[in-house]
Amino acid sequence: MEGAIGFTLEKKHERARTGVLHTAHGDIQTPAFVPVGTKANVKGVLPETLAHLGAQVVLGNTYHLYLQPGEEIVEQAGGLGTFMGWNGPTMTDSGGFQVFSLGAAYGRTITKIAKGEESAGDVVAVYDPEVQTQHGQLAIIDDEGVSFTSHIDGSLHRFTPERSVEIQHALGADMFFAFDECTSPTASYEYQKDAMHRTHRWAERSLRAHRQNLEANRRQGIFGIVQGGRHEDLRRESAKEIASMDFDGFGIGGSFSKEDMAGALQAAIPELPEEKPRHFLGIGEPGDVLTGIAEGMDLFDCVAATRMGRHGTIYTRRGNIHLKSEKYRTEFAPLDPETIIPGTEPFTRAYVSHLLRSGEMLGQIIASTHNLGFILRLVDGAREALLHGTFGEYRENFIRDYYA
RNA sequence: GCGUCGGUGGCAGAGUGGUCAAUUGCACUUGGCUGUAAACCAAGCGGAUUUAUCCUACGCAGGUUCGAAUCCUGCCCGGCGCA
Repeated sequence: MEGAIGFTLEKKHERARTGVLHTAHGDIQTPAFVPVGTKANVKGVLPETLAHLGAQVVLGNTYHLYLQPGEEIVEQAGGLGTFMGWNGPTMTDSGGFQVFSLGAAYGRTITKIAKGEESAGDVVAVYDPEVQTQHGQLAIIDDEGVSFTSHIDGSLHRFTPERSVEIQHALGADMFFAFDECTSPTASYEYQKDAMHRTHRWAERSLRAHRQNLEANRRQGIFGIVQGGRHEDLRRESAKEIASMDFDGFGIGGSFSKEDMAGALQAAIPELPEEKPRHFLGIGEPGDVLTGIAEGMDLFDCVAATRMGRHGTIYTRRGNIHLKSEKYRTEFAPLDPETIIPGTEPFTRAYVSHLLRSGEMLGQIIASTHNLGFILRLVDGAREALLHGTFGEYRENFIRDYYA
Protein backbone atom coordinates (compact mmCIF):
# COMPACT_ATOMS: atom_id res chain seq x y z
CA MET A 1 0.00 0.00 0.00
CA GLU A 2 1.23 3.46 -0.79
CA GLY A 3 -0.31 5.51 2.01
CA ALA A 4 -0.63 4.83 5.69
CA ILE A 5 -3.62 2.61 5.03
CA GLY A 6 -4.82 0.69 2.03
CA PHE A 7 -8.06 -0.92 0.99
CA THR A 8 -8.53 -3.94 -1.21
CA LEU A 9 -11.97 -4.53 -2.54
CA GLU A 10 -12.63 -8.23 -2.47
CA LYS A 11 -16.08 -9.01 -3.70
CA LYS A 12 -19.19 -7.09 -4.60
CA HIS A 13 -22.71 -8.29 -4.14
CA GLU A 14 -25.28 -5.84 -5.48
CA ARG A 15 -24.48 -2.64 -3.57
CA ALA A 16 -22.75 -4.49 -0.74
CA ARG A 17 -19.14 -5.54 -0.68
CA THR A 18 -16.35 -7.24 1.21
CA GLY A 19 -12.79 -6.08 1.41
CA VAL A 20 -9.62 -5.89 3.43
CA LEU A 21 -8.43 -2.72 5.06
CA HIS A 22 -4.67 -2.68 5.60
CA THR A 23 -3.08 -0.78 8.45
CA ALA A 24 0.30 -0.75 10.13
CA HIS A 25 -1.23 -2.72 12.98
CA GLY A 26 -2.85 -5.37 10.87
CA ASP A 27 -5.57 -6.06 8.36
CA ILE A 28 -9.28 -5.61 8.90
CA GLN A 29 -11.69 -7.85 7.05
CA THR A 30 -14.68 -5.81 6.06
CA PRO A 31 -17.47 -5.29 6.67
CA ALA A 32 -16.36 -4.92 10.25
CA PHE A 33 -17.86 -3.71 13.48
CA VAL A 34 -15.61 -1.41 15.51
CA PRO A 35 -16.11 -1.52 19.29
CA VAL A 36 -16.06 1.93 20.82
CA GLY A 37 -13.36 2.59 23.36
CA THR A 38 -13.96 6.25 24.01
CA LYS A 39 -11.51 6.82 26.84
CA ALA A 40 -9.00 4.22 25.70
CA ASN A 41 -11.07 1.33 26.92
CA VAL A 42 -14.12 -0.53 25.77
CA LYS A 43 -16.25 -0.21 28.86
CA GLY A 44 -16.18 -3.42 30.82
CA VAL A 45 -14.33 -5.50 28.22
CA LEU A 46 -10.65 -6.43 28.26
CA PRO A 47 -8.62 -6.18 25.04
CA GLU A 48 -7.99 -9.89 25.28
CA THR A 49 -11.73 -10.51 25.35
CA LEU A 50 -12.23 -8.19 22.40
CA ALA A 51 -9.79 -10.27 20.43
CA HIS A 52 -11.57 -13.48 21.41
CA LEU A 53 -14.85 -12.01 20.32
CA GLY A 54 -13.39 -11.26 16.92
CA ALA A 55 -12.97 -7.50 17.18
CA GLN A 56 -10.39 -6.27 14.71
CA VAL A 57 -10.15 -2.58 15.48
CA VAL A 58 -11.08 -0.20 18.30
CA LEU A 59 -12.21 3.43 18.20
CA GLY A 60 -11.12 6.05 20.74
CA ASN A 61 -12.29 9.63 21.16
CA THR A 62 -10.35 12.85 20.73
CA TYR A 63 -12.43 15.04 23.01
CA HIS A 64 -12.38 12.59 25.90
CA LEU A 65 -8.72 11.61 25.64
CA TYR A 66 -7.67 15.21 25.23
CA LEU A 67 -9.41 16.08 28.50
CA GLN A 68 -8.39 12.91 30.24
CA PRO A 69 -5.60 11.90 30.49
CA GLY A 70 -4.40 14.40 27.86
CA GLU A 71 -3.13 13.44 24.43
CA GLU A 72 0.50 13.93 25.42
CA ILE A 73 0.25 11.09 27.90
CA VAL A 74 -1.21 8.77 25.28
CA GLU A 75 1.57 9.84 22.96
CA GLN A 76 4.22 9.16 25.59
CA ALA A 77 2.73 5.73 26.11
CA GLY A 78 3.32 4.99 22.47
CA GLY A 79 -0.09 5.81 21.05
CA LEU A 80 -3.64 4.75 21.73
CA GLY A 81 -3.22 1.04 21.00
CA THR A 82 -0.12 0.58 23.12
CA PHE A 83 -1.53 2.72 25.89
CA MET A 84 -4.64 0.57 26.21
CA GLY A 85 -2.98 -2.75 25.61
CA TRP A 86 -4.64 -3.41 22.29
CA ASN A 87 -2.33 -4.79 19.62
CA GLY A 88 -4.57 -4.34 16.64
CA PRO A 89 -5.59 -1.38 14.52
CA THR A 90 -7.14 1.68 16.10
CA MET A 91 -9.16 4.68 15.01
CA THR A 92 -10.06 7.93 16.72
CA ASP A 93 -13.12 10.07 16.31
CA SER A 94 -12.44 13.78 15.96
CA GLY A 95 -14.61 15.20 18.72
CA GLY A 96 -17.20 16.24 16.15
CA PHE A 97 -19.86 14.17 17.83
CA GLN A 98 -19.30 16.04 21.10
CA VAL A 99 -20.19 19.23 19.25
CA PHE A 100 -23.62 17.71 19.15
CA SER A 101 -23.83 15.78 22.40
CA LEU A 102 -22.45 18.63 24.50
CA GLY A 103 -24.05 21.30 22.36
CA ALA A 104 -27.49 20.96 20.88
CA ALA A 105 -28.23 17.74 22.73
CA TYR A 106 -26.96 18.84 26.10
CA GLY A 107 -29.52 18.37 28.81
CA ARG A 108 -32.14 17.18 26.38
CA THR A 109 -33.46 13.81 25.51
CA ILE A 110 -32.66 14.03 21.82
CA THR A 111 -30.24 11.59 20.24
CA LYS A 112 -28.78 11.40 16.79
CA ILE A 113 -31.52 9.01 15.77
CA ALA A 114 -34.82 10.81 15.39
CA LYS A 115 -38.09 9.09 16.16
CA GLY A 116 -40.86 9.57 13.65
CA GLU A 117 -42.11 13.00 12.73
CA GLU A 118 -42.12 14.71 16.05
CA SER A 119 -38.53 15.81 15.81
CA ALA A 120 -38.61 17.46 12.41
CA GLY A 121 -39.03 20.83 14.06
CA ASP A 122 -36.81 23.80 14.19
CA VAL A 123 -34.97 23.54 17.46
CA VAL A 124 -31.91 25.72 17.43
CA ALA A 125 -28.90 23.48 17.30
CA VAL A 126 -26.40 26.03 18.52
CA TYR A 127 -26.73 29.26 20.34
CA ASP A 128 -25.93 32.54 18.68
CA PRO A 129 -22.50 33.46 20.10
CA GLU A 130 -23.65 37.07 20.40
CA VAL A 131 -26.61 36.35 22.58
CA GLN A 132 -26.01 32.93 24.03
CA THR A 133 -25.43 32.17 27.60
CA GLN A 134 -23.74 28.89 28.20
CA HIS A 135 -26.45 27.79 30.49
CA GLY A 136 -27.79 24.51 29.24
CA GLN A 137 -24.96 23.46 26.99
CA LEU A 138 -21.25 22.96 26.98
CA ALA A 139 -20.32 23.52 23.36
CA ILE A 140 -20.64 26.67 21.27
CA ILE A 141 -19.98 26.57 17.54
CA ASP A 142 -18.63 29.26 15.26
CA ASP A 143 -17.28 29.01 11.74
CA GLU A 144 -13.73 28.76 12.93
CA GLY A 145 -14.23 25.97 15.45
CA VAL A 146 -15.93 25.01 18.67
CA SER A 147 -15.51 26.23 22.21
CA PHE A 148 -16.09 23.62 24.86
CA THR A 149 -16.65 23.70 28.53
CA SER A 150 -15.19 20.55 29.97
CA HIS A 151 -17.91 18.30 31.34
CA ILE A 152 -15.38 17.20 33.96
CA ASP A 153 -14.25 20.43 35.59
CA GLY A 154 -15.95 23.23 33.70
CA SER A 155 -12.71 24.57 32.23
CA LEU A 156 -12.82 26.20 28.81
CA HIS A 157 -11.27 24.62 25.73
CA ARG A 158 -11.30 25.16 22.03
CA PHE A 159 -11.17 22.78 19.09
CA THR A 160 -10.52 23.79 15.55
CA PRO A 161 -10.01 21.34 12.71
CA GLU A 162 -6.25 21.92 12.98
CA ARG A 163 -6.27 21.31 16.72
CA SER A 164 -8.35 18.16 16.42
CA VAL A 165 -5.93 16.78 13.83
CA GLU A 166 -2.97 17.71 15.98
CA ILE A 167 -4.45 15.87 18.94
CA GLN A 168 -5.26 12.88 16.77
CA HIS A 169 -1.68 12.82 15.54
CA ALA A 170 -0.60 12.57 19.14
CA LEU A 171 -3.14 9.86 19.87
CA GLY A 172 -1.61 8.05 16.95
CA ALA A 173 -4.43 5.81 15.76
CA ASP A 174 -4.05 4.14 12.38
CA MET A 175 -7.07 6.01 11.11
CA PHE A 176 -8.80 9.13 12.30
CA PHE A 177 -11.58 11.45 11.32
CA ALA A 178 -11.69 15.02 10.10
CA PHE A 179 -13.28 17.45 12.54
CA ASP A 180 -16.95 17.85 11.71
CA GLU A 181 -20.20 19.02 13.16
CA CYS A 182 -22.73 16.35 13.95
CA THR A 183 -26.06 18.14 13.78
CA SER A 184 -29.21 17.43 15.68
CA PRO A 185 -31.97 15.60 13.86
CA THR A 186 -34.27 18.34 15.13
CA ALA A 187 -32.37 21.10 13.33
CA SER A 188 -34.00 22.83 10.39
CA TYR A 189 -33.06 22.26 6.78
CA GLU A 190 -31.40 25.65 6.68
CA TYR A 191 -29.33 24.88 9.71
CA GLN A 192 -28.34 21.45 8.39
CA LYS A 193 -27.22 23.11 5.20
CA ASP A 194 -25.11 25.73 6.94
CA ALA A 195 -23.59 23.13 9.21
CA MET A 196 -22.83 20.91 6.24
CA HIS A 197 -20.94 23.68 4.47
CA ARG A 198 -19.08 24.40 7.67
CA THR A 199 -18.16 20.72 7.91
CA HIS A 200 -16.89 20.86 4.30
CA ARG A 201 -14.62 23.77 5.13
CA TRP A 202 -13.46 22.00 8.26
CA ALA A 203 -12.79 18.88 6.17
CA GLU A 204 -10.46 20.80 3.88
CA ARG A 205 -8.67 22.29 6.84
CA SER A 206 -8.38 18.92 8.58
CA LEU A 207 -7.02 17.32 5.44
CA ARG A 208 -4.51 20.10 4.88
CA ALA A 209 -3.36 19.96 8.48
CA HIS A 210 -2.80 16.25 8.14
CA ARG A 211 -1.03 16.28 4.78
CA GLN A 212 1.35 18.95 6.03
CA ASN A 213 2.63 16.59 8.69
CA LEU A 214 4.68 14.15 6.66
CA GLU A 215 5.57 11.97 9.59
CA ALA A 216 1.95 11.54 10.64
CA ASN A 217 1.01 10.94 7.02
CA ARG A 218 3.24 7.92 6.86
CA ARG A 219 1.52 6.21 9.75
CA GLN A 220 -2.06 7.49 9.84
CA GLY A 221 -4.92 7.69 7.39
CA ILE A 222 -7.57 10.40 7.52
CA PHE A 223 -11.28 9.95 6.83
CA GLY A 224 -13.53 12.77 5.66
CA ILE A 225 -17.08 12.91 6.97
CA VAL A 226 -20.22 13.26 4.90
CA GLN A 227 -22.97 15.22 6.61
CA GLY A 228 -26.32 16.49 5.39
CA GLY A 229 -28.59 15.25 8.14
CA ARG A 230 -31.92 13.90 7.09
CA HIS A 231 -32.02 15.41 3.63
CA GLU A 232 -31.08 13.37 0.60
CA ASP A 233 -30.13 16.34 -1.53
CA LEU A 234 -27.76 17.54 1.18
CA ARG A 235 -26.37 14.05 1.64
CA ARG A 236 -25.64 13.84 -2.08
CA GLU A 237 -24.07 17.27 -2.17
CA SER A 238 -21.99 16.56 0.89
CA ALA A 239 -20.76 13.22 -0.42
CA LYS A 240 -19.78 14.79 -3.73
CA GLU A 241 -17.91 17.55 -2.00
CA ILE A 242 -16.10 15.36 0.53
CA ALA A 243 -15.32 12.76 -2.12
CA SER A 244 -13.57 15.39 -4.17
CA MET A 245 -10.99 15.78 -1.42
CA ASP A 246 -8.01 13.49 -1.10
CA PHE A 247 -9.13 11.50 1.94
CA ASP A 248 -8.00 7.95 2.68
CA GLY A 249 -11.49 6.89 3.58
CA PHE A 250 -14.92 8.32 4.23
CA GLY A 251 -17.28 8.45 7.12
CA ILE A 252 -20.98 9.02 6.94
CA GLY A 253 -22.04 10.85 10.03
CA GLY A 254 -24.76 12.98 11.46
CA SER A 255 -28.30 12.28 12.35
CA PHE A 256 -30.97 10.12 10.85
CA SER A 257 -34.28 8.63 11.54
CA LYS A 258 -34.86 4.93 11.14
CA GLU A 259 -36.85 5.62 8.03
CA ASP A 260 -34.41 7.77 6.12
CA MET A 261 -31.20 5.97 6.98
CA ALA A 262 -31.11 3.79 3.88
CA GLY A 263 -32.13 6.73 1.72
CA ALA A 264 -29.30 8.83 3.06
CA LEU A 265 -26.83 6.09 2.23
CA GLN A 266 -28.28 5.61 -1.22
CA ALA A 267 -27.88 9.31 -1.86
CA ALA A 268 -24.34 9.54 -0.53
CA ILE A 269 -22.59 6.31 -1.43
CA PRO A 270 -22.75 6.55 -5.23
CA GLU A 271 -20.73 9.76 -4.91
CA LEU A 272 -17.95 8.07 -2.97
CA PRO A 273 -14.98 6.40 -4.68
CA GLU A 274 -15.42 2.66 -4.69
CA GLU A 275 -11.79 1.91 -3.86
CA LYS A 276 -11.79 3.61 -0.49
CA PRO A 277 -13.27 2.39 2.80
CA ARG A 278 -16.54 3.78 4.14
CA HIS A 279 -17.33 4.06 7.79
CA PHE A 280 -20.85 4.48 9.15
CA LEU A 281 -20.33 6.62 12.23
CA GLY A 282 -22.18 5.65 15.35
CA ILE A 283 -24.30 2.95 13.76
CA GLY A 284 -25.52 0.72 15.12
CA GLU A 285 -28.01 -1.66 16.11
CA PRO A 286 -28.21 -5.04 14.46
CA GLY A 287 -30.79 -4.15 11.84
CA ASP A 288 -29.11 -0.86 11.02
CA VAL A 289 -25.76 -2.50 10.53
CA LEU A 290 -27.27 -4.92 8.05
CA THR A 291 -28.87 -1.99 6.26
CA GLY A 292 -25.51 -0.28 6.12
CA ILE A 293 -23.82 -3.37 4.77
CA ALA A 294 -26.49 -3.83 2.15
CA GLU A 295 -25.96 -0.27 0.99
CA GLY A 296 -22.21 -0.69 0.72
CA MET A 297 -20.73 0.45 4.02
CA ASP A 298 -17.57 -1.24 5.28
CA LEU A 299 -17.10 -0.17 8.89
CA PHE A 300 -19.44 0.50 11.79
CA ASP A 301 -18.88 1.72 15.29
CA CYS A 302 -21.49 2.01 17.98
CA VAL A 303 -21.79 2.34 21.73
CA ALA A 304 -25.14 0.59 21.81
CA ALA A 305 -23.78 -2.90 22.42
CA THR A 306 -21.82 -1.97 25.52
CA ARG A 307 -24.18 0.69 26.79
CA MET A 308 -27.28 -1.44 26.46
CA GLY A 309 -25.46 -4.36 28.00
CA ARG A 310 -24.31 -2.26 30.91
CA HIS A 311 -27.87 -1.07 31.36
CA GLY A 312 -29.24 -4.59 31.33
CA THR A 313 -30.51 -5.20 27.80
CA ILE A 314 -28.99 -7.94 25.69
CA TYR A 315 -29.28 -8.80 22.03
CA THR A 316 -30.70 -12.16 21.14
CA ARG A 317 -31.55 -13.74 17.84
CA ARG A 318 -35.23 -13.24 18.79
CA GLY A 319 -34.92 -9.58 19.71
CA ASN A 320 -33.63 -7.63 22.69
CA ILE A 321 -34.47 -8.70 26.21
CA HIS A 322 -34.15 -6.67 29.37
CA LEU A 323 -32.49 -8.97 31.87
CA LYS A 324 -33.53 -6.93 34.87
CA SER A 325 -37.15 -7.67 34.13
CA GLU A 326 -39.01 -9.75 36.63
CA LYS A 327 -39.44 -12.71 34.31
CA TYR A 328 -35.74 -13.39 33.87
CA ARG A 329 -35.08 -13.84 37.57
CA THR A 330 -35.81 -17.52 37.27
CA GLU A 331 -35.06 -18.20 33.65
CA PHE A 332 -32.16 -20.61 33.78
CA ALA A 333 -31.54 -20.51 30.05
CA PRO A 334 -28.50 -19.31 28.10
CA LEU A 335 -28.38 -15.58 27.35
CA ASP A 336 -29.21 -16.36 23.74
CA PRO A 337 -29.73 -20.07 23.11
CA GLU A 338 -29.14 -19.53 19.41
CA THR A 339 -25.93 -17.58 19.55
CA ILE A 340 -22.71 -18.82 21.07
CA ILE A 341 -20.55 -16.02 22.43
CA PRO A 342 -17.11 -17.13 23.59
CA GLY A 343 -16.64 -16.67 27.29
CA THR A 344 -20.29 -16.28 28.19
CA GLU A 345 -21.40 -19.89 27.72
CA PRO A 346 -21.74 -20.82 31.40
CA PHE A 347 -24.01 -17.96 32.31
CA THR A 348 -27.78 -18.08 32.50
CA ARG A 349 -30.27 -15.26 32.16
CA ALA A 350 -31.23 -15.76 35.79
CA TYR A 351 -27.63 -15.44 36.93
CA VAL A 352 -26.85 -12.32 34.94
CA SER A 353 -30.22 -10.89 35.94
CA HIS A 354 -29.22 -11.38 39.56
CA LEU A 355 -25.81 -9.75 39.02
CA LEU A 356 -27.38 -6.80 37.25
CA ARG A 357 -30.07 -6.37 39.89
CA SER A 358 -27.61 -6.50 42.71
CA GLY A 359 -25.33 -3.99 41.05
CA GLU A 360 -22.45 -6.36 40.54
CA MET A 361 -20.07 -5.17 37.85
CA LEU A 362 -19.66 -8.68 36.53
CA GLY A 363 -23.24 -8.51 35.29
CA GLN A 364 -22.37 -5.48 33.20
CA ILE A 365 -19.22 -7.13 31.97
CA ILE A 366 -21.01 -10.28 30.87
CA ALA A 367 -23.87 -8.39 29.22
CA SER A 368 -21.48 -6.02 27.43
CA THR A 369 -19.33 -8.91 26.30
CA HIS A 370 -22.36 -10.79 25.07
CA ASN A 371 -23.70 -7.85 23.07
CA LEU A 372 -20.35 -7.07 21.56
CA GLY A 373 -19.90 -10.70 20.65
CA PHE A 374 -23.38 -10.75 19.17
CA ILE A 375 -22.90 -7.78 16.88
CA LEU A 376 -19.39 -8.83 15.88
CA ARG A 377 -20.69 -12.24 15.01
CA LEU A 378 -23.58 -10.76 13.07
CA VAL A 379 -21.22 -8.69 10.93
CA ASP A 380 -18.87 -11.58 10.53
CA GLY A 381 -21.76 -13.72 9.37
CA ALA A 382 -22.73 -11.00 6.94
CA ARG A 383 -19.23 -11.03 5.51
CA GLU A 384 -19.35 -14.78 5.07
CA ALA A 385 -22.75 -14.53 3.44
CA LEU A 386 -21.48 -11.85 1.07
CA LEU A 387 -18.58 -14.07 0.07
CA HIS A 388 -21.00 -16.92 -0.58
CA GLY A 389 -23.51 -14.76 -2.36
CA THR A 390 -26.21 -15.38 0.22
CA PHE A 391 -26.34 -12.03 1.97
CA GLY A 392 -29.91 -11.24 0.96
CA GLU A 393 -31.13 -14.40 2.59
CA TYR A 394 -28.91 -13.92 5.60
CA ARG A 395 -30.26 -10.46 6.20
CA GLU A 396 -33.89 -11.45 5.67
CA ASN A 397 -33.61 -14.36 8.05
CA PHE A 398 -32.06 -12.27 10.72
CA ILE A 399 -34.56 -9.43 10.42
CA ARG A 400 -37.47 -11.84 10.41
CA ASP A 401 -36.39 -13.44 13.68
CA TYR A 402 -34.97 -10.40 15.40
CA TYR A 403 -37.94 -8.12 14.83
CA ALA A 404 -40.57 -10.85 15.06
C1' G B 1 -41.72 -0.77 88.72
C1' C B 2 -40.42 4.54 87.86
C1' G B 3 -38.61 8.00 84.32
C1' U B 4 -37.67 9.17 79.39
C1' C B 5 -37.65 8.93 74.08
C1' G B 6 -40.10 6.65 70.29
C1' G B 7 -43.85 3.54 67.23
C1' U B 8 -45.43 6.72 59.64
C1' G B 9 -46.41 3.20 53.27
C1' G B 10 -41.78 -3.38 51.46
C1' C B 11 -37.34 -1.01 54.24
C1' A B 12 -34.88 3.47 56.03
C1' G B 13 -36.54 8.00 57.34
C1' A B 14 -39.25 13.31 56.82
C1' G B 15 -43.69 15.57 58.40
C1' U B 16 -45.80 17.43 64.28
C1' G B 17 -53.58 20.85 63.66
C1' G B 18 -55.86 21.98 57.41
C1' U B 19 -52.24 23.03 51.20
C1' C B 20 -51.01 14.86 53.45
C1' A B 21 -52.49 9.14 50.10
C1' A B 22 -48.26 11.71 53.13
C1' U B 23 -40.97 14.93 51.27
C1' U B 24 -36.68 11.96 50.19
C1' G B 25 -33.60 7.62 49.50
C1' C B 26 -33.52 2.38 48.72
C1' A B 27 -36.21 -1.69 46.89
C1' C B 28 -39.83 -2.97 43.27
C1' U B 29 -42.45 -2.46 38.13
C1' U B 30 -42.25 -0.74 33.20
C1' G B 31 -39.96 2.15 29.38
C1' G B 32 -35.72 4.26 26.94
C1' C B 33 -30.56 3.98 25.27
C1' U B 34 -27.24 4.07 17.74
C1' G B 35 -19.26 8.56 16.20
C1' U B 36 -20.42 7.27 25.41
C1' A B 37 -21.55 14.27 30.18
C1' A B 38 -24.61 7.27 30.44
C1' A B 39 -22.81 1.00 36.02
C1' C B 40 -27.39 6.12 33.16
C1' C B 41 -32.18 8.51 32.29
C1' A B 42 -37.68 8.64 32.54
C1' A B 43 -42.37 7.16 34.38
C1' G B 44 -45.07 4.36 37.98
C1' C B 45 -45.24 2.51 42.89
C1' G B 46 -52.41 1.81 49.19
C1' G B 47 -57.33 0.19 46.75
C1' A B 48 -61.39 1.24 43.37
C1' U B 49 -62.26 4.00 39.47
C1' U B 50 -66.45 7.73 34.94
C1' U B 51 -59.05 9.87 36.42
C1' A B 52 -63.22 13.51 38.75
C1' U B 53 -63.70 11.61 42.91
C1' C B 54 -64.60 7.89 46.59
C1' C B 55 -62.72 4.34 50.13
C1' U B 56 -58.83 2.56 53.39
C1' A B 57 -54.31 4.24 55.91
C1' C B 58 -49.28 7.23 59.86
C1' G B 59 -49.13 0.93 66.76
C1' C B 60 -54.53 -0.05 69.02
C1' A B 61 -59.02 2.18 71.25
C1' G B 62 -61.42 6.41 72.60
C1' G B 63 -61.65 11.86 72.83
C1' U B 64 -60.95 17.38 71.56
C1' U B 65 -61.79 20.11 66.88
C1' C B 66 -65.43 22.50 61.34
C1' G B 67 -60.82 19.54 60.40
C1' A B 68 -55.92 14.98 63.50
C1' A B 69 -50.18 11.32 61.08
C1' U B 70 -49.92 15.87 63.95
C1' C B 71 -53.35 17.78 70.36
C1' C B 72 -55.48 14.84 74.91
C1' U B 73 -56.52 10.00 77.68
C1' G B 74 -55.91 4.78 78.18
C1' C B 75 -53.72 0.43 76.38
C1' C B 76 -49.97 -2.44 73.59
C1' C B 77 -44.90 -2.65 71.77
C1' G B 78 -39.60 -1.01 71.49
C1' G B 79 -34.85 1.82 72.87
C1' C B 80 -32.29 4.09 76.84
C1' G B 81 -31.62 5.43 82.12
C1' C B 82 -32.63 4.43 87.31
C1' A B 83 -34.17 0.78 90.62
